[in-house]
Amino acid sequence: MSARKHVIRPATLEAIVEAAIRVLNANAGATMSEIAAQAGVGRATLHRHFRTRDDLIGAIGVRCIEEMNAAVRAAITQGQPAVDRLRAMFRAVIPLGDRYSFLGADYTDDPTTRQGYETQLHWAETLVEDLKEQGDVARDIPSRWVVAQIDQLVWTAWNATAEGYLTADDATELAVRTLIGGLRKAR
Amino acid sequence: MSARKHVIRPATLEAIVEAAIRVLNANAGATMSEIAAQAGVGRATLHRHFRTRDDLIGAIGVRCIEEMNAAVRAAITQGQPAVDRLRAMFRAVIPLGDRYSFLGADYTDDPTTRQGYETQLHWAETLVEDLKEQGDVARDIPSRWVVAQIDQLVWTAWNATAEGYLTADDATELAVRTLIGGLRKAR
DNA sequence: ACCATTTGAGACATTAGTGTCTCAAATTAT
DNA sequence: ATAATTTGAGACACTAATGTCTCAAATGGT
Repeated sequence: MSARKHVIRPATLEAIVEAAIRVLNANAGATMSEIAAQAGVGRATLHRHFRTRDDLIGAIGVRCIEEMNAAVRAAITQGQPAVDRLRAMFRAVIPLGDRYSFLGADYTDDPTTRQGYETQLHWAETLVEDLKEQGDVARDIPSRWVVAQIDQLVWTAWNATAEGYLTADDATELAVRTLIGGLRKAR
Repeated sequence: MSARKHVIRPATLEAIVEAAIRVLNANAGATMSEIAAQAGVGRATLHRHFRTRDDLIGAIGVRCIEEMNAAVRAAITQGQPAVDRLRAMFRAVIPLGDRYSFLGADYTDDPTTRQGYETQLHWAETLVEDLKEQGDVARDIPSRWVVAQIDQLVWTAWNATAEGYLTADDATELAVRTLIGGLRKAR
């Protein structure tokens, strides 16, 4: 359709996207200039490949969601007990926290992002259903609550590692424990 | 010092602050015009009493923190078991969620707000210490993790009530249960 | 070494929001 | 009723960011 004149150079694209992720994580309201500067790229180049700011954020949203789904898919194996899948998910996702954290704030209306998010949500709901099946989660607790709790735990775990008072591994273990068993002293 | 010409009318102040809380909660980046419109007040009047946008947000931050601390103080009684204090805190704070939720995003650098926040944090740390003392929380779990968990639970509880799948009372109960005992099926 | 194409730098127009000001109208106190 | 004062509406200047454009320089493929 459109005879677009400029083909983006892989290195340029990589630099832009990585810089944008980095900068937007630090400050969700970051400016196009800041992103261009951090990418070591002219502002015009930025606009050449991502016409608008929304285009850029949309593209990053897609990339992050895909990255996240891929990490989870790679980490779990079919037929595993639900708790192990939960743990594997945490282990895969927590180290990626510093790339995604801005997605919550900068809510994307991009349909592809939204769809990727729906996929995650659906996956989580299935997991919760299995957890209930195996008695790891009580039946009388709304699944939405459980899913929300899992989301929040990822976020808290990321903060904990970012602030340095927990390693990613410890955070993973603590997340699983907190969700299933709570913080009560082992009896 | 400053012979300020205009004295704010109580009704005007109330309208502005309430509208600002409402609007900023819906959209943290809301414009001064939107706030003025929602308050049924001229944009100039807004600027007359809150010179800059930051002044307004700062004032609201102070107000919200104070409101929150007051609610908690009113809800707990000295000498109560720690778990009951935890429950009382949730019960007091969860219904107020819709007023505070924007404070997280719109990070305030205002010193008064920051101080109020420190107070909350300190209170929470004491509570966690007591919870550990009574065996409700295991000693080997970092207190910061517990405090973060409590924060997150307030947020999740607010969402749950906002989305309508839990009443404030049910959310309170579930928050306490989730924190202490986890989601596991009662044995 | 050459050619095609991308890139960087900067100029530019446009937009949106902020904060100031003025004056007529509304409100409040007396 | 009257005087004092706050308010609303709109005009205004200012700023910061977005998005477009052009052209010389750098880059990469052959």
